[in-house]
Amino acid sequence: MSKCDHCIIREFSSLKSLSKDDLKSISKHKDSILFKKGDVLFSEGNLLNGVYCVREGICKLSKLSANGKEQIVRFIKGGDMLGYRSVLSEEPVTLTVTALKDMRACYIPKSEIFDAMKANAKFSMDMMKTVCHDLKDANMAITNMAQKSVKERLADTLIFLKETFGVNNEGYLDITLTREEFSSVIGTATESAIRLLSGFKKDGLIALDGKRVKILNEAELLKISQGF
Amino acid sequence: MSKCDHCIIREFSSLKSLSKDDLKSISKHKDSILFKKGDVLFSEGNLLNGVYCVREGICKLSKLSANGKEQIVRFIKGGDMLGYRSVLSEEPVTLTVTALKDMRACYIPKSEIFDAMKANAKFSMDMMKTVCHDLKDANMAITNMAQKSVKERLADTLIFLKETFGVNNEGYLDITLTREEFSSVIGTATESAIRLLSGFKKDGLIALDGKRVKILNEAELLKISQGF
DNA sequence: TACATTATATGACATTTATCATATATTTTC
DNA sequence: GAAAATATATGATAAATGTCATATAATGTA
Repeated sequence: MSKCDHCIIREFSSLKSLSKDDLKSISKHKDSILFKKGDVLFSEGNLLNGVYCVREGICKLSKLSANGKEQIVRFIKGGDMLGYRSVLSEEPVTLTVTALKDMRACYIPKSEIFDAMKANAKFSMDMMKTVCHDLKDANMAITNMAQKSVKERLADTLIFLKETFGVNNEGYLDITLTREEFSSVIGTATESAIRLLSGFKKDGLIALDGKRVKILNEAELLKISQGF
Repeated sequence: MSKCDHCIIREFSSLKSLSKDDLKSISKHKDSILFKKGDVLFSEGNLLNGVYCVREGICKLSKLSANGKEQIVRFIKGGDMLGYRSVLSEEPVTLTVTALKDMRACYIPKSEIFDAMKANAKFSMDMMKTVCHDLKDANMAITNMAQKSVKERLADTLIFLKETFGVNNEGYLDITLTREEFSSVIGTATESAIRLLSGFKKDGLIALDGKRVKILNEAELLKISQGF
């Protein structure tokens, strides 16, 4: 019995296009791997021989800029695939992936991916769509980065984090970031991120408890993110 | 005799993986189309039924931000394909494409692309690599936008324009942009772009003649773009 | 526990960048 | 070719953001 058969994650990723037989073949080759918060799954320059299918957890994808500062480019959560850009284009990885929560992921060797793509046109197209979708998001990110102020980008990011990772039963964001990571997402100095978060708190838009953030007035944050 | 057979552009794009027969089939369906400088090839929201294979000319890909300002996301030149993201992901276009020079392009209906992808795994992989490459560039652009100053980004852009589009026999960049377009590439106010260009001129890094720009000291510009 | 280390917070100030005003140059249009 | 429209240029000033210094809080570690 194929292990992948029952993996709920399959529903969310390109893998959904694979037939039972395809999955059987893949599942022979993989086991779920655990990563602890802070672990680096792979880093810039590495050569990848497969992709990770993330079942649980959250990680950040970041780039080191020339001046040595980390730039967080995007986040990945359960249901997403990791490393496919490098595998598909057969180039070294250009991003560093670090777990922000404990993670469970399955490793799928690249031969399996290529075989599945050759055999299954639908899977191939789904992979293509995934890349295209990421490219669209990246173009949007360039525009936001270029045209929004730091404050607008922070408001934007807070809403994005809520929509993407949700909140716990107390209403706090399910993802926690250090102030430095916040600054790295929005592209600003750490002190600026701290100041702006404090400002949002003073204005009653968010509540802060250590690294935990609760959004109190999403409507107002949305307005801010749109430049009002 | 297939028209595509002899198109030199084929060597530079994903189309190079297509066989003579594939090309024959495609070339039946297309003719080279002319666009004049300033023409809009397609804009945000349009549904595309094919891609353009650019033979000659340069165009800009831009996005309108919430506040109505144009953001130039990238440039396209002879040998590049246009609109493939939209076609491959079967979603509306998210960028507006405007000719910066007179252009000649061939239109390839999407059915042709899909057929070729099904029939030719190599072509399919090449298309995939094209998207992956663009995604890598976009990630780099996000990092630059987030971490470099406006001055650094301008220096960066000037070098990029020289490398990508080359110079004419007088040494001026082969692409001319308005000051507003410069500001739209680097993400700043038009006045700031003007001031910085004037500054570079005063420092002997570039020469300006109307919209024409000549790079005089590329080494120094490179240093500036890297934060020195 | 106590110490060391790192993260957060905030003030003071410098620098960068945007905005507004205005002048001149260039291009377009008739 | 002249008038109108647009693009470029530059000064003055305001606003945003970064940097440095320092204090406190939180976290890790022997």
